[in-house]
Amino acid sequence: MTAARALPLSHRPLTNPQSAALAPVFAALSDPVRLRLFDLVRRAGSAGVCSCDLTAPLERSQPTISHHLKVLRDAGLVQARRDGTWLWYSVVEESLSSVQAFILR
Amino acid sequence: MTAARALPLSHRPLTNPQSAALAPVFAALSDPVRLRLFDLVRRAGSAGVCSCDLTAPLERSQPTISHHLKVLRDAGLVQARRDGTWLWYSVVEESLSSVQAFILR
DNA sequence: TGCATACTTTGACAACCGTCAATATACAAC
DNA sequence: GTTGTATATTGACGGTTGTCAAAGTATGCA
Repeated sequence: MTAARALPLSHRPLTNPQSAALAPVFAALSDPVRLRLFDLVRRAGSAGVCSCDLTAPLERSQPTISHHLKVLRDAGLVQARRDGTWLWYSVVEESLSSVQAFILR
Repeated sequence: MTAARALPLSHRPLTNPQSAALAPVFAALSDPVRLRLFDLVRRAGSAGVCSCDLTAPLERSQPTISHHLKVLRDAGLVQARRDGTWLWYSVVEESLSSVQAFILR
């Protein structure tokens, strides 16, 4: 007996362009520090979280956190809004929809 | 206005062990060839697909496909069953549940 | 035993990654 | 402008990754 699925398999195999677009999103989430980073940003909701509050809990240097935030930004998972010297990070809503679509594909 | 969510955020931040366990699954799916590979295996259903039928569509050498299949196996995403000289690959059902849980977290 | 087929392992290579110290940039207050 | 704080960029380091050719292992068959 096959396992139950919420949706039927899509008709066509994943194309080369589709996989090329999807892989960077998975890659952005393939590091433990970035996973926790993304989780912390998401928990902050629409208000966002100051980048300065992300360094201590992740036990990495400030440049390392900055680097990881850039990876998440480049993948379209988070966005930054400047407020004076501070940068407030928040998740890009629906940014995980491509991952969700792949799971349910 | 915040975006609608199917579920509320979980109470506690992602822990270090949790992220360490989840990251390899994302890493296994972070390569375009492996994404298409996983997709092809999944489409084969419970019957599985012979590894020999996966080399041509992905335009990679046979050792490279073997390598990628091992990465997917090590991540617990697919499994192999031997039948004579052939190996039949099929997806491990529920293997994406940790990814799904993270998305809905 | 020998041969053929299916797959894995090894070794090599360039490219990429996570990390930090040092340095640079941006902004605010004075 | 100067000084201070917040964040980004650069450069370097060891470690990992995707790839293939070559060689090795496993199974089936004559």
